[in-house]
Amino acid sequence: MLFSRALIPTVKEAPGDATSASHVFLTRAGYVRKVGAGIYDFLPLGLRVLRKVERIVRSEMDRAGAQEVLMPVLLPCEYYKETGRWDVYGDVLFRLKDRKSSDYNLAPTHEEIVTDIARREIKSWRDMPQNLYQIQTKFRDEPRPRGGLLRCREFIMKDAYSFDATEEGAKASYETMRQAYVRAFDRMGLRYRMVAADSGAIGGNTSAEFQVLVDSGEDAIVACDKCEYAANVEVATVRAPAASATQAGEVAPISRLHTPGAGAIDDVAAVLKVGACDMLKSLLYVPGGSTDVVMVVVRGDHSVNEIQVARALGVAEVFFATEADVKRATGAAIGFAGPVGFKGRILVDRAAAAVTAGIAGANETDWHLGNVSHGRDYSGEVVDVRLAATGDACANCDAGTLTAYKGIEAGHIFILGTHYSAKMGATFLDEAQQSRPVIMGCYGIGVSRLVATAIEQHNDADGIRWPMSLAPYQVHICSLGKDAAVLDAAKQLYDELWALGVEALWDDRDERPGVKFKDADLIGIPLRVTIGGKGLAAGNIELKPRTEPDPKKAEFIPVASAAAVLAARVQSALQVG
RNA sequence: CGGGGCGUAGCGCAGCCUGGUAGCGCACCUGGUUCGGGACCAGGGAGUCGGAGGUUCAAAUCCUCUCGCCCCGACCA
Repeated sequence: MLFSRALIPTVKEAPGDATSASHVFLTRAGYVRKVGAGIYDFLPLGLRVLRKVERIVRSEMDRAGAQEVLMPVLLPCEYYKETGRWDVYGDVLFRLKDRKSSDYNLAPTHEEIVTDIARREIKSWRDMPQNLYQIQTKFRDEPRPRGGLLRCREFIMKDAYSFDATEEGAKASYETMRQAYVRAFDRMGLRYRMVAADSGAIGGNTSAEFQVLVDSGEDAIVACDKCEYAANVEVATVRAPAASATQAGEVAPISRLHTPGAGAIDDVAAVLKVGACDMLKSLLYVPGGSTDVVMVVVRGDHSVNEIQVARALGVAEVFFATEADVKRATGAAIGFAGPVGFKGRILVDRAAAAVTAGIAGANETDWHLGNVSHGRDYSGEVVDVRLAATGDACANCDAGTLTAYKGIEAGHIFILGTHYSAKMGATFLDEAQQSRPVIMGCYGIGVSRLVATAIEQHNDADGIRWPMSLAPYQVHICSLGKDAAVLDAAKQLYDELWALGVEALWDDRDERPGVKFKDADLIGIPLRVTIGGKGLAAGNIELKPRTEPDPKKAEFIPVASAAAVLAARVQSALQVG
């Protein structure tokens, strides 16, 4: 492509509302433009990258034996009503009516539709396994779109669905997809981690997320330094603390401590001159569908994992108690709740239960209690309900320690079981002529999100630094000046590169060198070739990888062999493992 | 949905408090000088001040309503 004829509207200033690196650079480098909240145009460069992601994902799905299909985006309401998601999805579902006033929705995902295909076409155990996938636009009216392409209301997703006759078959399908995901993410040149994840309200028993490791990520994960254990903190468990050597009976009796105005853990710790780990943090939650408050006690330096609390209580979700709830339940201001004397259900984290002389709220404003011990001074169900953090002991092995990372969820694989097939009557006859629901799995990759995610991981102050496999073009030629010899050499290299199958962008504009270099860095094509009068007189062109931080450091390559050298560089950069 | 903030030229912003000719930088157009890390000079085009209503002799500015957008929380690819 000739830059002079391309629509690559680079700008110096980012839109004021852009906060993430990917949003800033995608906009500044002319890859995308915002149309509305969470709605974007893909301009030529942006679409080329999107297509690169799609191509990798598609080839790995095909290699894994999945078959591409295309399901509709516009769905009659009956399908979502059939599974109850017409109501469950709530405001996230885009709804509309046709001219006859019938209800429709735009597809946020396609379990219902693919299950409909299965119930019509899969009749026998002999028809399975099957795996159908599509790469297509999804619509979700997100409560809060953000981060440019990171969270959109209209986005591109690859969704695959497996159908098996047996549990073992479903596990095999899941494993096949896991391997395909590993290959795809490797090919995209991303640093990522597959982690154990929450399956959400859908219920499945097995689920893993592919988290791209980025400091700006919204998700928190922990990984063990000794074994393969890695998990989203939502589901991460930690090794149970060793039993305390001190017996409760040896602890001094409860003492009353005056802590005027000090409710927050840090404040109390400062007033009493103790560490947060000697304190008991008591938080109140209201289980979904209930009005009773439940107290959750964790060690002062720990945080409550609300998903684990909900699980321990056997409900779908829990809500943080309101200030009014807290006052009603404890008779004290916020910050002075404690388990001693609390009338209601209490969940105690294992680490908090191991504290033998803790400091807890007294359920009386401005007062705390000292020497509080679980079992002696209060009772409560001992469970694992705290968020794992850096330094915690791994529950999966004896020696490991967990480290926390931030990530962006770019893929999620589930075994769904019979959740949808049972509801929708997708059954088959097994070898014993028994009618049974098919066992499903579902597998998503955020294709458009990956465009932004890759940038979050690969950028510097000047712009994007694409991995070769995702770059919109592979080589960026900057010809300097209007000298005929320079232009001829650039033209020839450009033609040779395309003849060798290398995707080249030639900046043939009549612009000053600085402008071209700045735009090249911003756009982020991995290999930049500079052709100028001086170098050319010596028979050389200059090659600088985008990852080279020193702007003056370039490699000189004889003009005659330039195309071959570049083609070889591109090829080697595309090799994975 | 709770909390906070913003809508003024294509982009980034000032002006609003204290009503009175709508401004700056970038981008764009013309001419000239420049040309290896976002050049300079001269000239020029471009704005229903988000929308509706109100107060006023007079509204970007004050009041009411409304729409849109962004940020912090609960959700997800």
